Amino acid sequence: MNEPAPRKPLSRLDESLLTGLPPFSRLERRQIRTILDQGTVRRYDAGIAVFDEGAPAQRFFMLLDGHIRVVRVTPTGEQVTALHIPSGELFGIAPALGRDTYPATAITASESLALSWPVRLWQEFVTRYDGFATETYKTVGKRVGEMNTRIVEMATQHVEQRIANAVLRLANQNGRQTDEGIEIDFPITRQDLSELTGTTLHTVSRMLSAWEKDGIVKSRRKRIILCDPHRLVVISEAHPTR
Amino acid sequence: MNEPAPRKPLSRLDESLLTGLPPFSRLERRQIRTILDQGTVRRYDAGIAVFDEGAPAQRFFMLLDGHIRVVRVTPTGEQVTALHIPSGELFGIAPALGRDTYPATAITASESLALSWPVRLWQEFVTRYDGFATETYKTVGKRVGEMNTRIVEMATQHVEQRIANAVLRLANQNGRQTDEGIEIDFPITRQDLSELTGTTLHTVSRMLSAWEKDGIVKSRRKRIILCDPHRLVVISEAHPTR
DNA sequence: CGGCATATTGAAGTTATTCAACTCCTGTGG
DNA sequence: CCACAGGAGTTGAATAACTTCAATATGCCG
Repeated sequence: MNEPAPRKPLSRLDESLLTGLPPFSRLERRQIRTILDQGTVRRYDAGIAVFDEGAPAQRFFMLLDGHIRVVRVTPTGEQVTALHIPSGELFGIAPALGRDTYPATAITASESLALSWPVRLWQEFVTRYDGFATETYKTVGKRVGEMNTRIVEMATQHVEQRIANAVLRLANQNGRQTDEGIEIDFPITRQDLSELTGTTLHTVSRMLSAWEKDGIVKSRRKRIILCDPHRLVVISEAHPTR
Repeated sequence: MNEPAPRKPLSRLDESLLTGLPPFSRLERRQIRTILDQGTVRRYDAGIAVFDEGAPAQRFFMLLDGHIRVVRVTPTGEQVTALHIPSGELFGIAPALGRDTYPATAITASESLALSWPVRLWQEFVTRYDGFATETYKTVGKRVGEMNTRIVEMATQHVEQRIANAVLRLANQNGRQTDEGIEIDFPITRQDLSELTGTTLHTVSRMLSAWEKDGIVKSRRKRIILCDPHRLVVISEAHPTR
């Protein structure tokens, strides 16, 4: 290594970027170097579509920093959020699902940084790099599990419980401890939460107001702080009728 | 071939059983023979759990005949159907998702016949048999798509539309043309439909009654016949508020 | 400081659930 | 072959959970 920097326009990425991440954790420094050199890094503003549902899957991605919402849009234009992706995970991995188009739209929830490779390298990564296939299928499995959970929630729980669950999950995945409580560390609107729980922004707003009155959360515009997670858990489990 | 039948207690399976099925379609007769000989066939009565959520994934399955409901049970005991699996597909493929327990329970919706193999053969199948990996990941991809669709439906559509969609999907996957219309060719109760759509058997019953009054469907106990699929499609698309 | 996205909240309206009572099949065993 | 038990389905009435409508308030960024 240490060739006098080639065509790459961006400053060369450090190998440590990928070293700790599951799909690459079993690889040697030299292999990671190769992988990095084959990919492209790009920064995205908040609220930008990284790729669109139905578009030909030309690249697959690793989210280095930021947050992604995986969204589907209905024929009538409403959005439904299927998943949230935290940094350090692969996304847009259509090839792992035997697809040649993206099954959903990926939108940045905050300013983000992602590394991507052309799909033709997928097969190579899978065969050449030990653990890559295993780990990516674990990711797929985890997401299938999450989707399953959401289906069950939507089918059996009341709106209040679904919102509680969504908030708890976001805080778990992306929480940051502050002196007031655990803050969800990316901007999230009432609208976003409603798209995540299959309800309206009005209902979400009412819930958050009620919770705030009870001292369970605090919320400013686009920010939610969890003061009393335990009581939220209680709410999320409470009396699931049916 | 034509060896004088070995240890197998069951009559030997014919290679043609698997020949046409995607995960095995690119294989030679001899390879299919080997695969068959490594597996076990079993018949299941209707309403039997083939495996349970959370149990160690010891085997993976190919459904040769019948129908499977993939179900999750909530802490309070309600069931939610996540997927329906028609014959000719793999199921219980936890290893493909990097899991060592089953993520959901598989229940036979009708009398069924399934072939199964111990999970330790999974890796072997993937590496040794051309197209097996590709095709199974396509299956996974298809199921992820279905789950996605269900999430969107549950989040945005009214109960009537969800039931209409569920009925249409079942009829498409498992319909049989009769002189009265398309019949869903396995027994399905109001309860089943409610678990599939996240509603109550009461509401489903009312819907089917109303539709029957309008000549859209006919239904006997555990049987549904679609007389006018087109009008059901119209219902399923109608005015999705929100 | 203006303008726009975000958020709040009451009141009215709907949809679907819950409760409850009852009917209709279908298979089983006397 | 008939009775009957239990699963499956139906349907009205009351109620609850959310949504919709509408009006107003509150940051926030340029």
